[in-house]
Amino acid sequence: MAKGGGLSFDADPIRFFPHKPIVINSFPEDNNNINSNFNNNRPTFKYWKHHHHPIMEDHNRSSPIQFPVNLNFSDHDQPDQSDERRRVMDEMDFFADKKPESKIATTSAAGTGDEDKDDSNGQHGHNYNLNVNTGLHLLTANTSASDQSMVDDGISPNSEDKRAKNELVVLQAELERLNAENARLKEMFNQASNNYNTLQMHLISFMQQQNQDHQKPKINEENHKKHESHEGTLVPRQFMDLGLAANADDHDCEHSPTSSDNGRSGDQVAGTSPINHNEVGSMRKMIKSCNEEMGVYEHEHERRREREENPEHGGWGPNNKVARLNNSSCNSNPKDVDQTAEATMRKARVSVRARSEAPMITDGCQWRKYGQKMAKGNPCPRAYYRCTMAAGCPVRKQVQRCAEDRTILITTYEGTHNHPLPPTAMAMASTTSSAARMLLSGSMSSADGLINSNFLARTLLPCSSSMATVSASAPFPTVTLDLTQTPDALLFQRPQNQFQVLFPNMSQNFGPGQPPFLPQIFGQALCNQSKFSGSQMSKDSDGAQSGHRPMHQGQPSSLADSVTAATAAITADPNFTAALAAAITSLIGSGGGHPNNGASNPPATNNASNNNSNASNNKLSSPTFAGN
DNA sequence: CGTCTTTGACCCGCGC
DNA sequence: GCGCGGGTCAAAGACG
Repeated sequence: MAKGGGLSFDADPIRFFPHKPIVINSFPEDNNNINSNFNNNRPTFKYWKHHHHPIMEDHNRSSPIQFPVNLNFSDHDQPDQSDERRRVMDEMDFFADKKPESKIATTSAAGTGDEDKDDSNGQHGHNYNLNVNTGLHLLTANTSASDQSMVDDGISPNSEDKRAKNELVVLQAELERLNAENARLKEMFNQASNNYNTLQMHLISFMQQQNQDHQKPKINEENHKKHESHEGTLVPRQFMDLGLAANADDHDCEHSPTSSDNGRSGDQVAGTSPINHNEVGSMRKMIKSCNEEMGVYEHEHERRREREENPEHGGWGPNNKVARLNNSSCNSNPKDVDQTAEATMRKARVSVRARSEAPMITDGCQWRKYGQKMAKGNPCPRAYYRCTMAAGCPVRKQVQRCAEDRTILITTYEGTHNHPLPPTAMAMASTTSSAARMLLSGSMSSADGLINSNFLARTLLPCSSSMATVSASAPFPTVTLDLTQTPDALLFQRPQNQFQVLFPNMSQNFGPGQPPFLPQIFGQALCNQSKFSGSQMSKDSDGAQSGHRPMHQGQPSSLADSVTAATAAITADPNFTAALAAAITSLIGSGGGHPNNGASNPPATNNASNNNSNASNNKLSSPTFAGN
């Protein structure tokens, strides 16, 4: 990816600091006086060494003054000896070249009022026969460029001195530049630190909130009931579809080919993640009761019975024909209710934008392309994929390149898997599901359908570089996870009526040090940002192929665990971006409680196995886009 | 030969 | 009612 986000300036600071402690450590020097910085200047040192007197080697910084200064003044207490004077003269000439050291010299050396006068007048030793004095005064004056220029004008016929002073000027300019840069870096570091601290606080608060939420599921259930009854029929159905349709499958589709797996999955979920279990249970009740309240459930049940009698009438999506696939796996369960209801409902979607030259983001699922169309306003065709990991899986996705920037691949997910997922697909699935649920729950509390608050925002707002954009505008409410741009760019591009959640900019360098539960959704997107991924994909293929069983081993057993792990990852992983990604996905997965994914958290054993499962699906990895 | 992709045709919803 | 666009189907072809 020529335009990989890693090259952006925004991304660098975040990763920059952890990797460059030396830079950070250098900041204190910024607080020192100019001389200290000056001394750190390598060119300066060269110069110094070049002219350095042996004696000065020992005293150049701490006490350059000690010896020569007072000896220069014949009219003062110290005895003048010709040898010493000559020596001092040499020293003083040398001093003149090394203005940075002169401050100290000035304070200790200037003993008499006459000298002070001279200094103030800037005469620089014209009143003395000895060059020594000149040097002394230069030392006292050397902190300003103007004084230097005076020196140049007045007394340095010596070309070498001139050259040296020119260098000084240059070095001072360089010094100023470095100081400015140091200040900037310091500011950036502070900002990064603040962001880190804020993230930690959000993680903690999120944990606490989650604990509270799960301590009173019934209250929430009732609240949701009330709320949704006021909001109308839209929300519950969407909610059900995106968040719990699969769960409904688990629960009700006992006769489907995948029912056994699903049931096992559900059990394991319950065993490993009580939080998710509670969530799912309460939400299931909530939805059911909502439907009953609205009289939808029975109505849909009748329609479902009709569909059972006549399989030609479908359930998934507006197009009834589509439903034939779904009916094959699960004809007689409330999911059909939801699915049929969707015919008149808007359907939430989750869109992932990532820079990739690959034709499709590898998300761990197996997809079959079933169509391709030219969409209006975009020269690139839109490809339609259906999940083929289980018969009748309602999940579809659309893949299309961005018209404005064809390096950006837009993948839009719709629906919820009705089957267990391999670990490589779990993060994406749970993320999309959670994001959709987040969107819908947000729409419940906002009249205009925009998200006013959600845990992503609360948790991740301060750390950014990529974003999630929530738009409830027609035709479908959509959550867009944008992994391609800096926040600034998005802020300018996005309509203001969209809620934005900041995400860490994705790094392409998910190294071995990354947390084991590092999110596939981001990792994959990033892996695809790189020009290629074939080797990685093949590497992971084993894990993918083994993948149809529920993956719960090694997962954090609770939300708290995952959050803690995420926090630990942030603190431990030098790659701050990767750590953030881990935290985010961990949160998303935990918060989402994706019913079919088993535990929401990606398993701890799931590192480096993002791009996988499609080894057996290579063809899908290279759909032909006429527009590409 | 089975699987997958391609692609024209069809269906549906929506706006005018 | 009509046209447009999105979404899907399914026959045909490609591929291994």
